[in-house]
Amino acid sequence: MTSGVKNRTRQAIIDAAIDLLAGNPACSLGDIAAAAQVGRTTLHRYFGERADLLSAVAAEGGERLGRAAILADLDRGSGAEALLRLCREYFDLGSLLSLMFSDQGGECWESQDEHSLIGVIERGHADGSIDPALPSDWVLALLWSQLYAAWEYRAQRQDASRHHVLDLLTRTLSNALRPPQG
Amino acid sequence: MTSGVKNRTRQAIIDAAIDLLAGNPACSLGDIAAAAQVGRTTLHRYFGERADLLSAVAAEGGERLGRAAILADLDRGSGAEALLRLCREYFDLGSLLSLMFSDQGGECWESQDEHSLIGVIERGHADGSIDPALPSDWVLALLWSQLYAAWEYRAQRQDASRHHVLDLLTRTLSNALRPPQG
DNA sequence: TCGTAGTGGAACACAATTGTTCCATCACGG
DNA sequence: CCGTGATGGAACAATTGTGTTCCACTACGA
Repeated sequence: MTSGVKNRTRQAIIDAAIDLLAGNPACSLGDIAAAAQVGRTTLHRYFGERADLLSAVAAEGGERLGRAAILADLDRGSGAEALLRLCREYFDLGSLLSLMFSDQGGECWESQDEHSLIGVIERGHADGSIDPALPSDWVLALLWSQLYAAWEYRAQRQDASRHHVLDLLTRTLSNALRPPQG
Repeated sequence: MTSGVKNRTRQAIIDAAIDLLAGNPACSLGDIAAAAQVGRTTLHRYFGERADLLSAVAAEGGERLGRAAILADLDRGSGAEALLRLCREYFDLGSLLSLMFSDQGGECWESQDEHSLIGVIERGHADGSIDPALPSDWVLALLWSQLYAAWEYRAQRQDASRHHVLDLLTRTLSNALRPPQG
C-alpha cells in the first residue's frame, strides 16, 4: 500500500516534532527531520512550511487529548473523581504535556475539549467534590500546572516510578480541590 | 556621576530582557534593545554576547529571589506558613516567574536558595504542617508550578485582582500540602 | 569653549534557518 | 526486467539574527 508508507513517515515526523518542540519550541526543522530519521527534503515534502508542521502537531495533540478524555469516561462518578481519572490519562501523554503547556493554551484543540472540562468541574462544584470557591478556569490552570510539574519531576528523577509520581500528583491535586469541611 | 548613567542603562536592558525573555526565550537582541529604548549597539556595548546578557539576567533573577526570601522571613512560624509567605513574595516577582519556570530550573541561582527552601519544607515535615508523604523536591515543584499558574491566570483575566488570585493560590497550595488528618 | 563619556545609526561580514530545485538511489509490483 | 512511488543529498537564494566597526550627535563638566 503506497499511502501506508506515507502515513507512517508523516506520523514519524509528527512524533519527532512533538518530542523536540516540547523541549525547545524554537528547534530547527533539520533537527526534527534528523530525530524522525528522515531527510529534510522529505519533511518539506510533507509539510511545505514550518507553520504546516505546527498545525499538524496541534491537530495531533488535539486528537490525543480527545482520546484521553474518552478513556477517562468523564460522565462517571463525582466531578473530582472524573477530573482525577482524566489527570491519569493526560499524564501518559508524556512530552505532549510540555508542548501544550509551553504553548500557553489558546490553541485550536482547546475550544472543544476545554468546554467539556469546564462542565466536569462545574459538576464537581455542584456535587460537593470540588470547592465551589475555586473558579472553573483556576481549577483548569491548576490541573495543567500540576500535570506539567509531575511530568518534569518524573523527567528529573528517573528513580521515581510512574506509579509513585502519579500517586503524588493525585494526592496533591485532590487535596487542593477538596472543599473546606469535606 | 558617570557610572550612574551606565548603571541605569544596564538595568533598563536587563529589565527589558526579563520581560521579553519571559514571553519568548528565543527573542532577538534587537527586540530587547527596542524594549529597553536603547540602540542595539549600546546593548552590545554592555553585553558583548547574548550569553553575557543571559548571565546578567540570571544573576538579577537570583538577587530578586534572594530578596524575596529575606522578606518572607523564613525562620518564623511553621514550615507551611513560611512557605506560603514566600509564595506571596515570589508572586510579586511578576514576569520573572515565567522566566524561571520556562528555563526549567538548574540555574546558578538555584544552588543556594533551593537549599534553604528544602530546609523550610523539611521543617514543615517535622512540625506536622506539611504532609511528610510528599518529598521535598515534589513540594518545591508544586510551589513553582502553582506560582506560574497563578501568574498566567492573572495575565489572562485582568478582572481578577492581585489579592483574589493570591487568595486562590494560597488556598490551593496550603490544601495540597496539608497532612491527611490535620 | 572644549574635551569626553554615553549613545544611536549605518554598514558590514558571518552564521544559521528556511524553502526550493534537481538528480540519484532504492523498493516494490506488474 | 522495468516503471513508479518514495526518499535522500547537494546546491541554491532569501531571510534573520549576531557581532563588529566606524562615524555623528548630545550632554555635561573643567
